[in-house]
Amino acid sequence: MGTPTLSDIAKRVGVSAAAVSIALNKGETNRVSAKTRQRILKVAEELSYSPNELAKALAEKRTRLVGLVVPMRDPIFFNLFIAQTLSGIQSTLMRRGYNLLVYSPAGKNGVMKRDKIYESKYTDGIIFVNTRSCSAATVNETIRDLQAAKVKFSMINSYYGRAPINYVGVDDAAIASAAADYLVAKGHRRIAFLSGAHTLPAHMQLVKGLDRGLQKHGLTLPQEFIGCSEYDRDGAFAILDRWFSLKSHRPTAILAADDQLLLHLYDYADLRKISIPEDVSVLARRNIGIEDHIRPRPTSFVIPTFQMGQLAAELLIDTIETPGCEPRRITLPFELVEGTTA
Amino acid sequence: MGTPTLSDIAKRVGVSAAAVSIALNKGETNRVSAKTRQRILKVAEELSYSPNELAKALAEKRTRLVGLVVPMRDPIFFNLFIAQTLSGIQSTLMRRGYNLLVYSPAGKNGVMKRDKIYESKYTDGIIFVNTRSCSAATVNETIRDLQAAKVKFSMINSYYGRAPINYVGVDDAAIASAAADYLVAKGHRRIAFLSGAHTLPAHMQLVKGLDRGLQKHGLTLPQEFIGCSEYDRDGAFAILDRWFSLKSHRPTAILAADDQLLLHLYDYADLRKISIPEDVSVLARRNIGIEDHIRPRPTSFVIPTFQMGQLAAELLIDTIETPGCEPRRITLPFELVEGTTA
DNA sequence: TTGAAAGCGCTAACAG
DNA sequence: CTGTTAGCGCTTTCAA
Repeated sequence: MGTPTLSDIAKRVGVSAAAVSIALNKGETNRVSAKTRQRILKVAEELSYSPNELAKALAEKRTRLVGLVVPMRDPIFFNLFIAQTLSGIQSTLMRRGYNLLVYSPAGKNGVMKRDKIYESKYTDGIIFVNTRSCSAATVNETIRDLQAAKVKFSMINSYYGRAPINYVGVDDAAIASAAADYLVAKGHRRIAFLSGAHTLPAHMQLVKGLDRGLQKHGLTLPQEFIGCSEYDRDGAFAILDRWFSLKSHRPTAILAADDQLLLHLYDYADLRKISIPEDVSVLARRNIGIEDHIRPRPTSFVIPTFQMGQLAAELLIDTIETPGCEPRRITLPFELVEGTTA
Repeated sequence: MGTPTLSDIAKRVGVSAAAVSIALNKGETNRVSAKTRQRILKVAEELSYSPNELAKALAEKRTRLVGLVVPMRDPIFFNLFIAQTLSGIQSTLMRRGYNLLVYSPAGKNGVMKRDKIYESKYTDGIIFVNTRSCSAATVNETIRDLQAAKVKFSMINSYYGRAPINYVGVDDAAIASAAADYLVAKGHRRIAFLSGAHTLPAHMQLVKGLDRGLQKHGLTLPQEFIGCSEYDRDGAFAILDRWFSLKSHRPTAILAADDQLLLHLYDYADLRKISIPEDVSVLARRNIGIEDHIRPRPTSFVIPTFQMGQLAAELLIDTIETPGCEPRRITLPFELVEGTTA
């Protein structure tokens, strides 16, 4: 015989499985006579019974599992941004008694067949983390799919649409605008933007915000000062070479769209013997790195990724547990962390 | 009505649910007449049916889920070592069609009630990652619990016992011994060991290996040259202060037991204006950091954490899928990566 | 060959 | 108040 079940206990005691279930789960409620209860508990102990959570979940229609979908080609845990978000999610799940089911992107060519994921009923809901492989179009598609599948979900990052969904993000336009204010106040007039890919919602917001911020001060963001590296190191170097070849017309300050771009920029400066901030000022939009051992310490607008994960999980679980709960949208504030680069 | 089920389709078509199940899952086998099959497929499509994985798992007694247990107080994803291990696990799971269930440590005071986890039948097996909160005693206890609960599992790190289990790790004694060889060859005679906690299996192996390695060259590892910081920055600084106060008797080389200790050592050197390797040589046992932007580049024995995760998952899935599969133990080789610190 | 009945282990809704 | 019957949605057996 395999692991003991409720009815194994029931037989031994001479009652029905249901009675055992009640005695074991419903605590001290007087649903089962005290003596029956005692005998059940005793036998359960003897057999070292432990419930089959799967059967439980099927009967209760509730798994206490939250699914995680992160569209990425590479293993997701390498990415510090995601790691921090996951930590936040995890901390909330822990507190509220849920576990995390990390869906592996299935299918060939790195693109996953997400429909199955949404619809497979292992989880009570899904947290969807948009990454740099998500364009505005795919984000909308994702939302449509999730809603069509009637899956409860909350989304992190990169959604600037108007659909009423659970969402946690930052206002990238505001970040870039603040960056413009900051740099202009420091006397910069030629400011460039080193970014990843022009299809990214974050990129578009940042450009918008930076442009508006500069205009406020009577400046402009010329097209040639927007550089998209496609997250390729050589791509970033090519852009920087172009900018620095402008001699006296080169940018005096660069805004880096994220951590990776910042590192590429540092590498470039290292290679070309460019000093920061003597030769060029650098301002970064980045997330909190626990082990911030990069030098020079970057002046940055920091995105609270840990908190984003926490809140996304809270929103989702509220939706799961509270019947008529309305979806909520949270825009988190960013923080200026002064370093030595601007 | 909620999401469509097998019997919804069955009713519409006028057959039994079982027939639908067969038609949908068993492909072209001639279990269902071709025309019935066509009608079933058509209706399933219309209702945009998708199977309830939970019910499926209950019936099949198999979830294609692998559980992950990492005993840690802090959120696990912050830790680069764990992140890399997870990435490795994830890559194997992806390839073999499994998903990852990350168990949140439950219970108060950070210590979790693991029995429930092992026995809850959500997963087909468990990967247990030992961390620096695991002593030799708790590791043994873990193994005992897992075996008692008849849970299939594989373990990563820190097990130096003899029980036949799925295990992936490195030979820490060999690493320390190689470190001794390396440093002695460079002319060092006073070598100190900066470690975390003396209860850790890894610590004990490293001390053993270092000691033997030094003895081979007619040297010794004096007790006062073994420093345990308890992973506390101040603790590490105190140890280093003590060593450096020895003046001409101070160590000329330090072996750091892991990444964090290395960083504390770097911070200390920074603070006290000590140059590496001019004033003291440094050798580290560490894992592959994807973003290795720390300077100076450390001379290190590198542990292949990604691969450890991959292999642990392979072992587990083999055990799950192959009935009489014997447990296997894998000791991975480490690699010397030359930096500028020794 | 094709279909329906009998569970997987549990809990929510019932009847005594 | 106490304890049982009737499913949750699926698959594997077994009878036709």
